[in-house]
Amino acid sequence: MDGSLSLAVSTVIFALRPHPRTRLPVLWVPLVRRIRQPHQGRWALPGGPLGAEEGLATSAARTLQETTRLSPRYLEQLYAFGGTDRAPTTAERTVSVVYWALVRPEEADAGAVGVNVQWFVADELPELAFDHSLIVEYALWRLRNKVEYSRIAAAFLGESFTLAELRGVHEAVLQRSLEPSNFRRQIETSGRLVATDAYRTGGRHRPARLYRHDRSIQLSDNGPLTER
Amino acid sequence: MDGSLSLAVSTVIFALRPHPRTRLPVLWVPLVRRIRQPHQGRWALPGGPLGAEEGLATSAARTLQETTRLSPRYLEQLYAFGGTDRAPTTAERTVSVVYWALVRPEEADAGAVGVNVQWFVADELPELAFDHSLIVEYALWRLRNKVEYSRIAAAFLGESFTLAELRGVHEAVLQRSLEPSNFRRQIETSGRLVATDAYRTGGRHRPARLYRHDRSIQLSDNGPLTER
DNA sequence: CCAATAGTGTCTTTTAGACAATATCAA
DNA sequence: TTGATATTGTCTAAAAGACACTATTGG
Repeated sequence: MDGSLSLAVSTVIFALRPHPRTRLPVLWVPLVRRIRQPHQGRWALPGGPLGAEEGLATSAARTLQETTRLSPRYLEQLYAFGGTDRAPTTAERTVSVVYWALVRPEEADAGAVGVNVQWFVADELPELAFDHSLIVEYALWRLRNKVEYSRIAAAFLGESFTLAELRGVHEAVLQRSLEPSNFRRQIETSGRLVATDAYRTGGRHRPARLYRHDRSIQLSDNGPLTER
Repeated sequence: MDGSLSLAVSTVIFALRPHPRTRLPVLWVPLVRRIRQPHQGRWALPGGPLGAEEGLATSAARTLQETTRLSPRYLEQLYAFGGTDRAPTTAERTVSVVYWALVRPEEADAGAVGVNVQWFVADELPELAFDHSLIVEYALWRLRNKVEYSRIAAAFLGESFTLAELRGVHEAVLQRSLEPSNFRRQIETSGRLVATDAYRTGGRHRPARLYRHDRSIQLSDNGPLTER
């Protein structure tokens, strides 16, 4: 130990995609293969050292962009990890400020990313480098809590969407089915959605009304904090 | 700007004490007067650089001990602040990992602390150094949110307490009165309290049963995180 | 017409809030 | 006995969950 300390910013990036077997939508995360010691060959969260003139959230967004070619639809600080035992074999002490993000992976699909980047089903990860397994677990816990009382599910959808589509996001994140009529009532009484006069047609059934989110309401209430 | 980066750990320390005018219990925080530039003379959160061999929470607990001679009854990470504009006049860039803590100030009272430390009513602070006013505001928001759905209020009380005492803590934190019978029912159905067979006597009224918290339940559910 | 999903309405259970009524102590 | 707070109970309103029923489309 030489007492030197470095500060890194990493990001847990979530997207919804069909599960390879079940075809049902599930959460995925992109990971980066480590090409040097320690933990060479293992998968790790995308990230890197904080730029000298860069804010923490800016650094997370940059990493996200470099890793996935996407912009985050939602970005929030998760936690700062700074235990002295995070990388016991290395001389350098690293504190990591970790963010979590939601993206919409439509355009840029798995192929567009580099050879050392790969998307994984979030609930079926291999053992990751450092304490990154714990970090992803914690990010999943936060996401699943937060989707129940905030509007972050919107980050996975486009400008307008049907209630069934929104419900599908909730079901995929929470891993359980939700009663359509009760879900509708809950969303309606929350007052966070605005009905448009457009409909989604094409299915062999009654067309569904399209809704959009009330733009005057933040995706998430973080109190006095409004980073970026 | 020379690009160097330092990492500091600060702590927002909350205690309950009577308001100087109303005598009603309110939240107080200890602040430290800055004895050098920038912001010389202003009040700031206690804290300092992260020790080389020290975990983040350990550093926060040490600062708390040095500032108040107390041990935290509850300690949780608040947020990592790392904007590039936090101290524009200085050459050094500082990222602060901030914790918040609850203490019981019975023994060590205001007098015991150093000359450059002073306790303030949390809702009546002067303008603080750096972005510390925003930080305290955010910590207050977190505390007031969390007291409603967790057991952290227990950190302000002793081993056993009456429901009126517990309600008093909630009322002081939330700044509103709570209906005694409904508060009782809510606490009872939560199953987090255990009735003892002891009573608090001495008042000119019916003695109140003493309760204690179920030790098998954490003060706060932080999911997969169990720092320390 | 039928299959499928959208959307409405109803009933029950749970939870929160207001508040009346009774219990028990110290003075 | 009285004043004070503890404790129990009751009523109502709001929210959550289960589920029946009607509406509208494409085929």
